[in-house]
Parts: sequence; structure tokens; C-alpha cells
Amino acid sequence: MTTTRKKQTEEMKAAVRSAAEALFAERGYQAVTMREIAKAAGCSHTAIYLYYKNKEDLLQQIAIPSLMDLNQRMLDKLADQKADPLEILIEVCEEYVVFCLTNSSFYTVLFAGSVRVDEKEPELEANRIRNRLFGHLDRALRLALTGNHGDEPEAAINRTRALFFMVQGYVSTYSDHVEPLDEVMERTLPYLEQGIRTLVAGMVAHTRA
Amino acid sequence: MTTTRKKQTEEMKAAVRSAAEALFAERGYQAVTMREIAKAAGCSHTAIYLYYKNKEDLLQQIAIPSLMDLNQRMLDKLADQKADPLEILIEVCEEYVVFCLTNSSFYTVLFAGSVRVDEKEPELEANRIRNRLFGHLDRALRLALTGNHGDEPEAAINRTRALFFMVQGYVSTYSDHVEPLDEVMERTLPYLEQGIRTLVAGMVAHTRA
DNA sequence: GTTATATAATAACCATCGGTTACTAAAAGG
DNA sequence: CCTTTTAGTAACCGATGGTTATTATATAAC
Repeated sequence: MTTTRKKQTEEMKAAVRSAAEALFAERGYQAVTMREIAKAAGCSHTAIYLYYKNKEDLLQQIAIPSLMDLNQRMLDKLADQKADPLEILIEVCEEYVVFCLTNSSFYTVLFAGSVRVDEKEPELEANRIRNRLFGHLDRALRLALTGNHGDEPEAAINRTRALFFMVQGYVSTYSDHVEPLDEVMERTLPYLEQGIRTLVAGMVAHTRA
Repeated sequence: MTTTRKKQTEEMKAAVRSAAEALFAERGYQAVTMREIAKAAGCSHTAIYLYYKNKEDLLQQIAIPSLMDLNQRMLDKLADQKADPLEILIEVCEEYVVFCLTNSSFYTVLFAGSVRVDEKEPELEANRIRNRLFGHLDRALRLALTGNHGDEPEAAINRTRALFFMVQGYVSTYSDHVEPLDEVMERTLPYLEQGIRTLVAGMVAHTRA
């Protein structure tokens, strides 16, 4: 059996991943050390570097499936033909912010660094997914604003920017929650919802004027 | 002369402060080490701990005067009786975001941690100033919305929250700028301005309905 | 002016971090 | 059964923020 060793390795790699996932979620990326992860997974901290290039790579590998899930959920919301476009927009935004708050350790590392123009590297996979998520927000807003199709494309881009500021502001405001996350979201998500409704109302008013 | 030693000490403390201020502004709080600051100031890194409790305390001491300046500038804008309240609101918000982007190393540490309820400490001085700044944003918005005084206080608070999300979102979106800060602000401040105008238009539309 | 005392400043040190390297142990292949 | 390959680790590296034991010196007292 040539599989014996590889299988064990694969199991160890998965154990590291699982341990890191739990620890990152519990205490945040920065606060968790490679040695802690190793201890929780049951190997020496140097072994982790056999499976993952470094600490950030480990985070990226953990984050990608979660990001893909989020991507799919946002797509599902967008695909609902029967729902009111404004309600879809709100739900899409909420999917996004709930993810960011739930996975704050992903968020800070994946979204904090802006797109690097200076390097020849083709960007990190996670950053590519992030850009796709932004596209979904953009599309949801455009669908909620049918009837304003006449204006210049620049105006539409600026509207999306404003929406994005609000969503991003919500996340960054509550990302350092002390209360349990459930309570924070139950209390504050209505603020965001109302903010989006108000902002959209302003967009409608502006384009009518 | 009993002043000789104390004076020299005071000079050294000021040199540390000045060096740290420049280094934090240039490369960010996290990236700068105490040993670097010491080298730039011309003392050993241990001496810094004679003047300042630790690295974060050093940052706080540096930040407070800047925050007070910002506080005053926001107050000045608010005091202008002749200007259009909406323009005042936009200027107050811009003072705030320009400060946050210019002093990003202050920002991340001072504003990232939410108000700590768990400790008996009476909060950090910097956090107290921060809350005052939020109050200015709130007042500027209320002044820009005269005529909607009839509605419940909760609605007014929620409007301020929405404004705050947008402002905060702008800052967090551009706080990791790669381009020179001047260019970033010149390009992106109009986005914020337009976002605020749209949001306020939505508030007016909502309260009229 | 000499000596004693308070204190400013530092060198040496500590535990810890992310990451590398030289080595060991054990499974795979003949 | 022996050789080769490879998974895994102990020891190490340079660096961090922070502490402590020690040294140097300006002041005060005689």
C-alpha cells in the first residue's frame, strides 16, 4: 500500500487546517501562533510548514472554501426572479456583512490589503474571489435601480461606491465586537438595512431630479 | 541649577516623541519597532520605557494633541453660521476622513478597539476624544436636516448611524493606500461627497413620505 | 573640594514570535 | 535484507516588546 504514508500526511494536514480554523475563528488570526496550532493539531510547529508555505498561506487555504460558499449564496439571492429587487439588494448585502463579521480573521487579512499593482504576481486567489463578491453587490444595486438606466455609467459606478462604503463601514464598525456575535447582529443589522433603504431612496430622488 | 538634568531628560523625551511621530506616520504603528525609534531619537530602546509606559502608551501620547486639533477644526466648521448646513456637514465629514487617512497609524489603534465595558478603567483619553468627534458628526447631520425635527429620536440616531457607516466605510476602504495619499484623496473624496449628498437626499425623502 | 545619595540611562537578559536547516526515523521499492 | 526516498522534528536564527541588574553622573550635604 503506497497510500499509508500519504494518507497519514493528508490527515495531519487536515488536522492542522481544522485546528487553525477553530483557533482563528475563536481568537483572531494575529493572536494565534503557529506553535499553538501545532499543539492543537498534534504535531510540531515546523511540520505545518511542510503543508503550508507560511502562516498567511494557511489562512488563505482555509478562507477560500468559505469565500466560495459566500459567493454562491450571494448568487442564489440574486437569481431569485420573484423577489423585490430592493429586498434582494438588502439580503445580498446582509450575506456579505454577516460573513465578514463571522469570519473576521479572514476578513482583516484578505480584505485589508488593497490590490497590489506593484508585484508581477497574478494576485492571490482570495483577492480574485473578493472582486467577484464586489461585482455581486454592484449587480444587486443596479437591479434595484431599474428605471435609472439613462444616466452616465460614471454615475452608476459612484452609486455602487456609496453602497460599498456603507456596507464596509458597517463591517468595520462592528468587527471588534465584545458581545456575542449573534447579539451584535440582531441588534445592528436593522441599522444597516435602514441605511441601505435610505441611501437607495436618495439615489432614486437624485436621478429623478 | 536643578534644571540641568530634568531639562535634558525632557529633551530626550521630546526627541523620542518626535522620532516616533515621524516613523509612525511614515511606516505605520505596527511596522515600527521600539529599537528603531530609539536609534532615530539617539538613545537606547530601554530609555523609552522610562518616559512612556509601553509602545501603545507612546502612540496615545502622540495622538492626543492631533486629535484635539481635529476636534477644534470640526468645531470651527460647525460654528460657521453663514454656510449652508449641508456644506458644513460635508466639510466636517471630510475633516474627519482626511485625518483618519493622514494619521492611519493613530486610527487603527485608537479606533479599532471598541469601548471596553469589561474593565473598571475610565477609558483611554483618546477614546473619550473619539466619542466627542462622533458627536460633532451627529450635530452636523442634525443641522443639515432641520425640518425633520418632528420624528422620534430613534429615527435621528439611526440616520447618524447610516452617515457614520458611510464615513467609516470610506476610511477603511482607502486606509491601505498604495498611491501617495494626496492622489488618493483627490481622486476619492468626491466619491464620499456624492455619497453623503445622496444619503442626505434619501433622509429628506424618507421623512417627507 | 570631597563625599554621599538619588536618579538617569543602559547592557544584558527574558520569553516569544515566524521561519529555516541539519538531522533522524521510518516507509517504499528492489 | 538492504538501499533510497521522504516525512517529521530538534535545534537554531534574527527579531520583537518588555524587564532587571548595574553603571555613570548630576545634585546635595558636609
